[in-house]
Amino acid sequence: MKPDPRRAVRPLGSHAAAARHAAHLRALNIDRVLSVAMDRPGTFTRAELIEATGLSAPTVGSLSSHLIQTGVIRDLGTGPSRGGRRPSLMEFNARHGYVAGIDLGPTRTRLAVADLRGDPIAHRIVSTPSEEEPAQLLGKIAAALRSLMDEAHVPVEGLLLVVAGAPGAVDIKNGTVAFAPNLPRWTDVAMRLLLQRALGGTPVMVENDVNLALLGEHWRGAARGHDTCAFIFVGTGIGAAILIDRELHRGNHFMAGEIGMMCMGPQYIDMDFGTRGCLETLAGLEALRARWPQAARDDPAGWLTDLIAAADAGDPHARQAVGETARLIGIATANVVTVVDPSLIVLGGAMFAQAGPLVGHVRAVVESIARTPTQVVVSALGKEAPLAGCLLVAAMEARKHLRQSLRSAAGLVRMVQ
Amino acid sequence: MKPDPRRAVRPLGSHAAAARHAAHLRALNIDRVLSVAMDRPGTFTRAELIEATGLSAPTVGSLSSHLIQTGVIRDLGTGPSRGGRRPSLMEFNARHGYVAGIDLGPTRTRLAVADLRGDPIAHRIVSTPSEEEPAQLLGKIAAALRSLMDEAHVPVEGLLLVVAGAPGAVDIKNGTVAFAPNLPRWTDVAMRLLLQRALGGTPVMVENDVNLALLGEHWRGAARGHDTCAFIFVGTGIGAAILIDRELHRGNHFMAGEIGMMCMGPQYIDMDFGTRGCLETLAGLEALRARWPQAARDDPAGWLTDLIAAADAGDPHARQAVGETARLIGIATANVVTVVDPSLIVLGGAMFAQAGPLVGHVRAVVESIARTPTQVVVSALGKEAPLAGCLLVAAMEARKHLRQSLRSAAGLVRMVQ
DNA sequence: GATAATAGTAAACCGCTTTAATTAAGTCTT
DNA sequence: AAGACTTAATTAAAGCGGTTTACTATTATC
Repeated sequence: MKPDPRRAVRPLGSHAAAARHAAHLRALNIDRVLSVAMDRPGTFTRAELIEATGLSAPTVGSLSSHLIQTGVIRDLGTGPSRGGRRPSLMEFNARHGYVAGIDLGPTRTRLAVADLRGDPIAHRIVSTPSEEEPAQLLGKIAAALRSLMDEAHVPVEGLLLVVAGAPGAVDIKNGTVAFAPNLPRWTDVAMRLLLQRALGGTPVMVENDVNLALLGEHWRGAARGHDTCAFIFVGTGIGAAILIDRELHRGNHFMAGEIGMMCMGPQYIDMDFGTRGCLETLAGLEALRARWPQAARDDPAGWLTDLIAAADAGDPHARQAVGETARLIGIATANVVTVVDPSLIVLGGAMFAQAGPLVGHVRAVVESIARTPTQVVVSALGKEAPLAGCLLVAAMEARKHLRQSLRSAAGLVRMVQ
Repeated sequence: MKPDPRRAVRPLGSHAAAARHAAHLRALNIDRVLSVAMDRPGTFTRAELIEATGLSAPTVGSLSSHLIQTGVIRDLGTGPSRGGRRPSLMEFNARHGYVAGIDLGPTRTRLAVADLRGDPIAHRIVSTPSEEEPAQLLGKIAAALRSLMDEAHVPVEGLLLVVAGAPGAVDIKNGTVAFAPNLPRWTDVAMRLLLQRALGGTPVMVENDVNLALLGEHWRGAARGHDTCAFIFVGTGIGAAILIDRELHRGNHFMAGEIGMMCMGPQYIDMDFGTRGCLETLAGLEALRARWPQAARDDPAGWLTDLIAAADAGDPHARQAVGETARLIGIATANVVTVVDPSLIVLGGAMFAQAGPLVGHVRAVVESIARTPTQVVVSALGKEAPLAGCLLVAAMEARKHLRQSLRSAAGLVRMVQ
């Protein structure tokens, strides 16, 4: 382990094994500059970097030229003067790499390619019938993503990361889908492995789709500025996602927020719980449909709209069906509010997509129970929320990785020369 | 804002405004060494610091002498040889400062003084009848703390921080007790301000006592190693504390975990909720007592023991009272498990202090509902848990503050000389 | 057009850490 | 018991990187 004192003299300016901790300082500063640069929506100057980072002008100058050389930052020439020498404008090169998002759904899957800001470049919807084998579906999705990138002239080798969302219990550590209630074939599927293989080795991350929807809403939707909030998804299944201090809370077994299994009262506990007594079976879409006898006569897609219309018109049966459902969802929501105390609850999923009045019911129930002034709003991004979350996570992770690789490659690139 | 170039020549070796960012590097390393030193339970050598911090020998040497000079680290002379020159032993000086903890209770208040490891030096219990004015009580507590320190020969000026726990809603930002269900006089009490004044200016932090109990259990009790877990407190009131990744989760209005207000089913929602329909009124100590007609005849302290004994003996009334209570607590616990997905639940409070069998009931209910294998155990520290949490928080915060002050005072202290 | 303000670069300096060499004080082997 | 080897800690020299200071370039303002 001892270094051989007789080893070859280190060449002047050699990068390897340079003073480790002075280099660490430089790495920190590269990170600082890059963070500022990436978060700026538009162009910026060296002077602005000095202001924002607190570093001195020569340091910022040196780091800027280094980062321009690597291509992460682009030089845009001189800008308008503000009463003196004209500044040279720079911009974070959001196309220094690309990311993709995949929102796997029970019948349709949404794809998108985006730049490093997360801004979508192209998107597409492919049909993914749940009868097909997961491996086949993932192959189909990968092929669609490739053709999408081709059409958008995004180079394959530029794809840095793909984030995929799946409904159900996702083990983000192993990248597997443990089980998905509405996708019976998706049990213990190594989604990350299969996708990564089908994509020729591109890194893949897998996450629960409700979690991604919440991140999407927090980024560009109804939850902007709410750093501790929750998303309550009600469709055929019921689930919640929880954001705490801007971080997803997933729980010890990746089961945090799986409120479909919540017990709604002592009277339900002796039933065969899980098939009859839990929230999902009492207040999911199927349960609501069962409360509305006319549903069977209508088409499978439009019954909810009809039910809501009937309730609005004053039909007592419809009103009761909606009221009972909203009451249960409201209690569950209030329980989340009581335990987590978020500043906002976002309601989403098919139950709320067309059913505006339901939101009001739920809000009223929450307000009558909870002791905190928690806002209850409906999703702003709707079906696009999980995909937006995919792109956000992908862009953020890719940027983090980029910063790390630039830090460790902190060369000596002396100014000019 | 521009520095005057003609300003007086800076004296050689002046600390102020030295090269800012090289000094920052030193500050980081001081922090690193101190963190290692503080976390070592016993003595350590320079060689061990080199190993643990990854820094070079000269750096560790320089930092060690500096820290010994300041007194945070003590030199213990040479230790036993391990086949070469004998190392010089050092030790974190846990008495470089002191902290105190105060666990305010409805009838009794626990006090303790501890060193910077959080190890108690002396403790005491003072009676604090809830009829008295908060300001008076706090004065009494402060006086008791002073006399306790006096007896233990702890210098007053060495007291760095006091952490106090209170039952009820505590605003840790402002250091106020918004309200405490069992302490009617404690509404909007500026506890931090009053205590700090009564103690002559010593910094004070205030925190909810259930939160502190959870931290105590995580530190030295039943929750050791469980970085995401919860404490469910059941006494006259009911409340929960939530730990997520070793950090307390307090919520947006400091109301996270206030499950006393949890709604236990749709049938309760139309009652005047809060006084009849919520968990606390259905399953708190008072509710259990009401379910047991014989309670009135017994003494106010021992009825719970008698009730449990009767239930154990097979008394059907007693069994039903216990069963109904445990079922409700179990559902609430399961709701917490569902939402948070912790690895462990700790049950504490008067309800479980003498009532071992109740824990089994609750565990069974949780297991029948929750879909995750979450352990349910009883508190290991009992009534001492909040005080332990006080001392932990106080010691940790004091150490953090100490590290910061030593970092910013990173002098030039050249070795020897 | 002189002046002041803004933007950026070059050179000197300085603190901190590292590597390398040295001192110190033992244990182990033959 | 003498020499060889280990382990611990200090001293010396060298280099890296950031800041300060000084200087150049460019342009709006008076």
